[in-house]
Amino acid sequence: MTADHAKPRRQHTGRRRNDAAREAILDATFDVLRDRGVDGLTIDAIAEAAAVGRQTIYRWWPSKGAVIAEAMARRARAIVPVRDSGSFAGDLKSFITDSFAGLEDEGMRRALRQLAAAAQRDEHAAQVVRDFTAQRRATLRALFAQGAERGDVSPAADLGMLVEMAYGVLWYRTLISHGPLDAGAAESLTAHLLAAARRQVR
Amino acid sequence: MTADHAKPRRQHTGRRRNDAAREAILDATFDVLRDRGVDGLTIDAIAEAAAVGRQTIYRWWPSKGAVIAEAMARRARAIVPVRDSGSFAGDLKSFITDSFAGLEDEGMRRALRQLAAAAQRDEHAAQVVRDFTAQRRATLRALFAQGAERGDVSPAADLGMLVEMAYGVLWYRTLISHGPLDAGAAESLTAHLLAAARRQVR
Amino acid sequence: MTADHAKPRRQHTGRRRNDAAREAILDATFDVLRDRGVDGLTIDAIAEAAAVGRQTIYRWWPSKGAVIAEAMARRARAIVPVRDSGSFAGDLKSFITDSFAGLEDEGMRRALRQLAAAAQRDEHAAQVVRDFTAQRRATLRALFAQGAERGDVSPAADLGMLVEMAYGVLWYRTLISHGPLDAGAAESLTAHLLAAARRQVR
Amino acid sequence: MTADHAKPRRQHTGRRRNDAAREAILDATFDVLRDRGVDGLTIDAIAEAAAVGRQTIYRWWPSKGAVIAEAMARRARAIVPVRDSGSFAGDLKSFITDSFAGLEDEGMRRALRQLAAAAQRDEHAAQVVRDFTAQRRATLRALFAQGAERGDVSPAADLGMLVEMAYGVLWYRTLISHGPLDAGAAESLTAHLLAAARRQVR
DNA sequence: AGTTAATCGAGACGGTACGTCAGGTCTTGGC
DNA sequence: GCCAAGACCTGACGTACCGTCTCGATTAACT
Repeated sequence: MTADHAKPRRQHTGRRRNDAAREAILDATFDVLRDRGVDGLTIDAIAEAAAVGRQTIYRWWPSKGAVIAEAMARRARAIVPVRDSGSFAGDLKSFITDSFAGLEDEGMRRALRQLAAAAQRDEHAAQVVRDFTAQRRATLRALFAQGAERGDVSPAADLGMLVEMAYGVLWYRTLISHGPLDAGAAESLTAHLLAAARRQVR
Repeated sequence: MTADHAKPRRQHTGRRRNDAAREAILDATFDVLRDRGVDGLTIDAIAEAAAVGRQTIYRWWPSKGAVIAEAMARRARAIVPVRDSGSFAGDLKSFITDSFAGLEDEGMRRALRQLAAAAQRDEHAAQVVRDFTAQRRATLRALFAQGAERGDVSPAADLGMLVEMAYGVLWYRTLISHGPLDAGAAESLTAHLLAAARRQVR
Repeated sequence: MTADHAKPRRQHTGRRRNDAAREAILDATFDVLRDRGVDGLTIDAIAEAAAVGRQTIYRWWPSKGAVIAEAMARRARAIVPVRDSGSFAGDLKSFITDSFAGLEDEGMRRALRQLAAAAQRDEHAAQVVRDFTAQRRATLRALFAQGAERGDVSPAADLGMLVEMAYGVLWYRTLISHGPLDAGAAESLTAHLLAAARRQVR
Repeated sequence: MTADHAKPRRQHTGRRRNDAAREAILDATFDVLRDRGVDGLTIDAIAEAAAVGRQTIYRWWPSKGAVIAEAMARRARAIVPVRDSGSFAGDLKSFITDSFAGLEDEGMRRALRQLAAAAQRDEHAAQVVRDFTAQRRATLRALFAQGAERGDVSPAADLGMLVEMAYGVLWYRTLISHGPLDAGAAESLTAHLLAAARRQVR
């Protein structure tokens, strides 16, 4: 007698979608991604970690990349708000420092790398990455625009370029150079961005 | 009789390594990568496109990523030399414009994206990417150092950060935002970098 | 507006078992079995053809084989009565001819083959087959016993064996050799059975 | 260190088909069929029992039924030779007794039932069953023809029917009635067949 | 000149993951 | 309580690639 009856971990919801299963899948995806990397991220592994049938994953997501993307987007939600420190320099520094801080965990960086990799081959993941990063860029761009109103950013400055110089460093260090994203890096980047914004050369 | 015997496209080299086969593999890898993306890039596909046995690939490269990396490095060789225009601003602009120009072909960008994706999961590809980009950074850093000697770059400037701001934009636009890498973008980036380098704010 | 709302083909019976649903299931089972063979005979297919929920099938039958068996038994009911022609030879010939005639439809033969196949793997179907064939054997055996009383069957004859020689041919031709089960075959079999019954050798 | 290197159970044959693998698959199929029945006979189970990759099975057989059929045919080979006892009655009795004896093992009967079931749904298995049984029928028919020459079988007898009466009993008892196939049954069947063959009634 | 040795194209092999399909269980909401 | 509907977990299916192995051929280097 194996006394295996203590199994109903999750409530069945009958003919309606089980949202608990959905969340379990997304959580499991993130966990597997962080702990085992992308090679260990098989649909089977997700299904097993989420205690879910494989079909349940295929029923709701069109591809593995879509699951990864949604799992990641779920974690990145509500991070890096714009803070009002009274000065443009302060606001920018806070924003960049906070953005970097969100990646201080190696697991998070690893997951982000996998997401970027997935986006190169999976259209669904690519869409999520596109939307997510566009929204982040818009936020930072608004901050620069605010700086322009205050006179801290030259009217001749290319705000889009400034934004991509900032996020470029963040992603480049995450994906390519594996350079640090600590407070010092944030400070240095902020200083150079301020200089770049202030005076447009020629 | 099917007269199919007119097949020996490539000379057999006996017990010595057949360099023609090696090149066929690298060419085929790049072609498949560009034309079919990373999902179509199977060892079988490379072998078939190169008219080569699979074992011949495994004999000379430790992993698929290594093949991709070498195929890519082969194409990127000898691009973006440092030109001496007489002024730091001119040199920087040339460097960045040339760097961007190397990616004006969509096929090249696609291949680069696949390389970056491969580097996230394949140690051999990662190593090649690491080495290649480190070398590029060193080149650009030397250019900034030369600018510092001329007084165009502030002694307080963080040269490493400036370098990554430049390459960050290049990779960010390639991998994430898919923004343009044309002459206008190069000019804007150059201008902002010059400003960032010239005056270190606090 | 697709005007698809005109769907209630069948009356809902509320909390009492809906016998119309039961019959729809059995009919659908037989139809699917005959038309699409056993590979097309999925529970889903039956449910869809009967316009019934899957659960309704599982509520009333323990297995697919049980449904098949009941669907078949329903069709085979009240066939092949014993006729009294006045002579044993005439009675036997009628019985065999009628038995064969019940299988002149290819759909019926196909369904019977599927039933036999189901009985090899499903205990419920096996039970139905066992009961049904035992009843048929008993009927034929009674006919032989009657022949023994009349002196047309030797007292030394093995009635059980004679019965299985008859049904053996019927099933063997249905399942294995696909030989004809027409009037000529019935006549030949009858003649040989009469000879076999009349004189027990040694 | 797991010392797992003692693995090469079977010799690799390179680019040529490995006949040892083929035989291992057929053996494993028969074993699984006999031991676990048809529900346990999955391709995975065969592959695992044969220590073979699933693809190796799919490479050489078009369907599961084809594997079953070949595995069975392999076992049934060279059984039931025609023996020359000097008399037709003796030869027939030997043949039937030997045929029955080949099924005295319950595992063999079970496997045969599964083969018959497979033949109802799989064209490849059906073909093998058709060929195999046709060959057996031809052998027995030749025996009856020889009896006709000796005068033990009436010229008016329907040899084909006699053959199917014999094999009908064998298969009917195996598939349907599960009656005994022992020496007594063989003797009874032989006696009735002799009577049926000797005198054609009417 | 004959032998040895390494490469090559080819393709079978033991595996792993894929995405699909069917089975049998469960719950909802309507009747 | 019965019913249609459909989500759920499970597990087999057949396919695609992986990386390894062996073959027979070809040629270069060594005897």
